[in-house]
Amino acid sequence: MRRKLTLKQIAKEMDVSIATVSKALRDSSDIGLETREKIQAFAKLYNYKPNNIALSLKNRKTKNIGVIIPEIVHHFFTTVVSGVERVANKRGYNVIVCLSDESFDKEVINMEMLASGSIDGFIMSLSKETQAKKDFHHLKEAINQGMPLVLFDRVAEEIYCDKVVIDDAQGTYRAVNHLIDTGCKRIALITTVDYVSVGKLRTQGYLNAIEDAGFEIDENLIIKIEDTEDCEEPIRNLFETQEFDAIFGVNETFAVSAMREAQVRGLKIPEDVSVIGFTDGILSKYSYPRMSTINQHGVEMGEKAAEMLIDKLEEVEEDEYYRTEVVKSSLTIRESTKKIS
Amino acid sequence: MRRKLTLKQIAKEMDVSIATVSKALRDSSDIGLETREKIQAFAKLYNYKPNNIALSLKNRKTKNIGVIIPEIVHHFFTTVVSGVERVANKRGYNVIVCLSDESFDKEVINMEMLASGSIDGFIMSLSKETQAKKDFHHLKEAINQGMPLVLFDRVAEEIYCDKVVIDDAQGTYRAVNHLIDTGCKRIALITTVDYVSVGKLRTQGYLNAIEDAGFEIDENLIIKIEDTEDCEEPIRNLFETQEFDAIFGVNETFAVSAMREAQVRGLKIPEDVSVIGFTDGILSKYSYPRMSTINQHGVEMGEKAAEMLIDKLEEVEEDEYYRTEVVKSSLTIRESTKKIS
DNA sequence: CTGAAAGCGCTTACAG
DNA sequence: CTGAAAGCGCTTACAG
Repeated sequence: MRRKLTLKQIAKEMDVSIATVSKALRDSSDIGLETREKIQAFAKLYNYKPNNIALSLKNRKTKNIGVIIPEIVHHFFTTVVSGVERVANKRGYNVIVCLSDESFDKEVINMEMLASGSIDGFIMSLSKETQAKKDFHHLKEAINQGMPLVLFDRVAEEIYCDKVVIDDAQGTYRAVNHLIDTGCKRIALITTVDYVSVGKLRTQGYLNAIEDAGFEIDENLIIKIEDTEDCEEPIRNLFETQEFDAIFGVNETFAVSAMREAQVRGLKIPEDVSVIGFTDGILSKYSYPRMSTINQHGVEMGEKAAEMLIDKLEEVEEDEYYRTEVVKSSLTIRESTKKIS
Repeated sequence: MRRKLTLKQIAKEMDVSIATVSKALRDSSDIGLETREKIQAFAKLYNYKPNNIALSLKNRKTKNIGVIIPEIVHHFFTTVVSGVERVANKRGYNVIVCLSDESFDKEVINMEMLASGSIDGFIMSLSKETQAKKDFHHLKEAINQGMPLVLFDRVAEEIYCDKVVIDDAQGTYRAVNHLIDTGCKRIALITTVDYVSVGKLRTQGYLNAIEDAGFEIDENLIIKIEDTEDCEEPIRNLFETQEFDAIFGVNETFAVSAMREAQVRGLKIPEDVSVIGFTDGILSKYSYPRMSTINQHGVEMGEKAAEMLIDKLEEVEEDEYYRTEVVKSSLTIRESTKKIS
């Protein structure tokens, strides 16, 4: 087992000083051409790679960016991560992904861990628990320490930082309108509890669309689900007790579970019930029939978040100006909704 | 913007030496109790956190483990990552996730980047391109430098290191047997090209099961797909040209695409065709009907890989002994296969 | 043209 | 009981 090569060893080997080696490798004109070339050849031969840790300590920057997401086993978040990766790698940054597991405590711990030297800035989406508690001291702390932060999707107004969100309310509004345009009259909504920021906004979009169409809002057609894992029961109950001809799900799981329940009951999609979901996921693409969706553009959100963060990291003069970028959702009409007649 | 607090600042503030502060904070009995308490109180008050980078440089270990996976937008890999996270966090390690995007070059670059100081060891699954090329110099290089490596799922015999795999051949064997037990006679196989290690093994399991049952192997029932994204066409072709009563898919996409094609053709699942897939994914759980699968236990694989890696990192004397852990797959019978009569 | 020195933030063996 | 010194691997302003 050969230890990693260091400048010191090269210096000794070639009988020059460490400083000379360092400069030669950065091709500084300080050093005589001959020496430079000799040293570079040697380094190449033995495959010298500078130690990142030492560089980080010296430069006070790590070229790492930290991403904290609530769950990795969740298609939307992974698309965002892959967007972040793409631009980060292009711009010379590494990505460190940590999971909060929807837990406030894990979110705090991970942030502290990363903040103490491992990264130059954060990209994150709040855990459910954090949104419920509305305790953001850890975020403010990071910002105070001069650690740039970009929040995406599940954001909080109380935090002053760059943000990337999608047009949750508008996107939903358009989707519900599409249902109405295809002749649906009674549209059920399966949504989350209100403290989840995106759930609340999507609910709002639904309400606006229904009202603007001149329909009445029927509270019985709206169900709010606490735990995504336990959505089957309330959905079954909705089918049992209510009459409707369309369903809007604020996320993929809700929408696809609704499709299944309809099929179990022998209902035809979209003839008997139309279904549309807010998602960018894989379930909708592979479902049968293929589900119409409002596309969340996770990759694009990730790319945008990474651009914003790296811009901030690299800008010369800090401005205290924060932007909120709104990514526009788009309707993907597949087979679970009717054609416009 | 307050910069992060350092030992130096505390030392100055309290008019003692840096060494004293350092020891006091580690609660060394070297330092007088009174001084110790005063310093600790001060540090706590100003929320001092040691700089990880400096610690890493000093200790020559980072307490980070690097995970390189081919794709993050792939449910199996994310379950593995979440297993790794779980035990890593428990044992005081951070996880850095990088993506190879199924590309050899990106795999090499990411490894080099991580290997130069950012992490103490690797957990990875090979990219398709790497498996096709059979070029493993980057892995050997890492091992040579004394960087422990655990390979999972897509492994290579040529590399001497710890490995975590699933019983691909056996699991498939059992699944195919299950199909046979439920009365299926002509079982089609949708698999990958042979250089993907797991695809090859699963194909082998299929062949063994068919032969052991005394059936004849019909090459026309076996299709090998190069690119997962483009599986629809060959699958359609299979349905058009061949007769069969069951399908085995070596991954979720293949299996679920087969289910869809069957449904489009008005075939009943499982009455007309049974379908089973090798996967641990989310598509099968939410498909309609729910798909029977061979469970890959990704979380468990991740946990095991992390345990092996951290054990190796923390063992006092290095032994040059490598283990291969085989995680046992399990059949999850849902609705896409018939009952045993 | 080359190298000694200081420093990034920390720890620890050693001297006093 | 406290602190100066050396060192982890690197860079850079400065002296020669």
